[in-house]
Amino acid sequence: MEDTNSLIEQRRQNLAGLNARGVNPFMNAFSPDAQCGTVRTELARWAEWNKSVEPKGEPVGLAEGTRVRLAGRITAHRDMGKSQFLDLRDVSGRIQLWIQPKVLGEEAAEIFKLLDLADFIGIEGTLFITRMGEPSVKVESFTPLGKSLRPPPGKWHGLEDTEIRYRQRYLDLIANEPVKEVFLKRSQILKEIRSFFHLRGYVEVETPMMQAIPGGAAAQPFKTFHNALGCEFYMRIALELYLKRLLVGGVDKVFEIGRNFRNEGLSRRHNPEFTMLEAYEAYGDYATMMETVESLIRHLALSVVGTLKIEHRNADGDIFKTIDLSHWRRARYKDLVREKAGDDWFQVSPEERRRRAVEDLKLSGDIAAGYEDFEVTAAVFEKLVEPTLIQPTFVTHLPKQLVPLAKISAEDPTTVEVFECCINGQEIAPGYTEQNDPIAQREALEHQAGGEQQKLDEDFLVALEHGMPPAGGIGIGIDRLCMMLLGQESIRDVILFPQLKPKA
RNA sequence: GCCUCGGUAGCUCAAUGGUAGAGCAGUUGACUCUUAAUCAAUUGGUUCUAGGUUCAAGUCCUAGCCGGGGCACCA
Repeated sequence: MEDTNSLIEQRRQNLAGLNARGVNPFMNAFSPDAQCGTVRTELARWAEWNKSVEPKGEPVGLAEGTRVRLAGRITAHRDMGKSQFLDLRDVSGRIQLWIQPKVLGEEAAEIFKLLDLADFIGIEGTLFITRMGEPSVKVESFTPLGKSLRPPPGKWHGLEDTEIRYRQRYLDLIANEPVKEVFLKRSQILKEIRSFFHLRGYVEVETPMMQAIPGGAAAQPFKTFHNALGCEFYMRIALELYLKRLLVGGVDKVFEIGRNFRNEGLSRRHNPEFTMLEAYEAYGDYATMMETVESLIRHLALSVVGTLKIEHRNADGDIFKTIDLSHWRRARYKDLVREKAGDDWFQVSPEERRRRAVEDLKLSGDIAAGYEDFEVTAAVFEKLVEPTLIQPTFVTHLPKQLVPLAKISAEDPTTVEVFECCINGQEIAPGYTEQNDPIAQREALEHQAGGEQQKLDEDFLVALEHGMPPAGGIGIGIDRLCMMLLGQESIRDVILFPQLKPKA
């Protein structure tokens, strides 16, 4: 970027002015002893205590007169001439600074004039409450810490240009407080997921992202090349096959949180790289994992969002959707399809089903000529059922053709022991009773590979032949989970740096 | 890949085909408690790019670039 304008030029001149006075505006370090937002809250608590009627009891918070050292970015400047007010902001929030250039001395006053909005400074001073009741710091000294050479986005309207928000997320984080909240909460979600599984005795592992054969899902992979080994690798599309090797190896409860890469279209719900959680529990089955998913998501909602009723708001701030995580429905695939497609859906002929799907249900664009009967029903489920599953629903008893790698249900051999946990109209988490029969697994993988032998992960099949315990497994798309929990409608709003086309 | 909407000052937005403008920010000045500070003055533009139509294009046409939404792809 070589764009220059007068705003940048002015800042460069202020930088030159600081240098000319022997001031280094890019310090190596500074040691604050408190955080802006925390100090503001604690001082306000003390003020509340101080004005309460007798008996007051023990003082709380931070008292007026307390000395603090703070560091942050200048986000507002209110110039009263002999009295100046700044807002200083760090990750915890903001606090007002009161600066009297005259009190600082002539030299410091000159340096103060060379500060710009968005500069980082460190200050030392004492706490006090203004006449207007604003918790503030009376600044005794300040140090420039990091100069900003470009103007920040507007403080009032924030930053709304989606392209800049995504390409220069740091500006989005500076200008839009709610955006920062979302990403701080995403961090908490990840932390709580880890502690949830650790408490249940799971082991967290990291498995290869570069794989010779990308297995565990059916998606287009990215390809790369390793120079020293002289061979191609694929970026992983799923975590599954390595985690199952670890079940073979005796790690009975194992999970991984990591990035998957899929070379497919982008949308509000798809980013080429996305974060997946997979967890496997030996001697468990899909029912075990349903309990795990429900407990995990309840825990995340309560610990991070503070409620089981998740509100999604539109641009005007009105609630347009509330997801109630206190009730989890369990429903059979066929029953859900019947609700939308008619009670006799599975009694009529395949030809009649196809006719109804195309003509009555208006799915002509979603049903290709070569679709088999189960795919026609699958289209009904995908287009008409799944988007309506806003409230948490475990869909069970899926037809076996739909999920070829899962274990057949003992109670109904036309179905498999699989669930799809749908919330917010999306599949959030599939769960399986995992296949541990190496012969059945080989047949299924060979069928899936469609005769292309090089797509068969022989190493994985050998691992299964050494014996894998029965196990339940789940995968949870973390980005979509965050969308649901944090009330975001686009995956780009829960991924810090979503994939965009490079600017030419 | 297809359909559709959009791109104007640092930010948020205006501008019947007829001199590109406002608010905020910035700059200068005033003010010893302001907080979207206030008041006065003021700077700032390759209207995404390249062509075209026209006496005249931010505006109309063509192509392209980037972004949003939708579709397709996607266990």
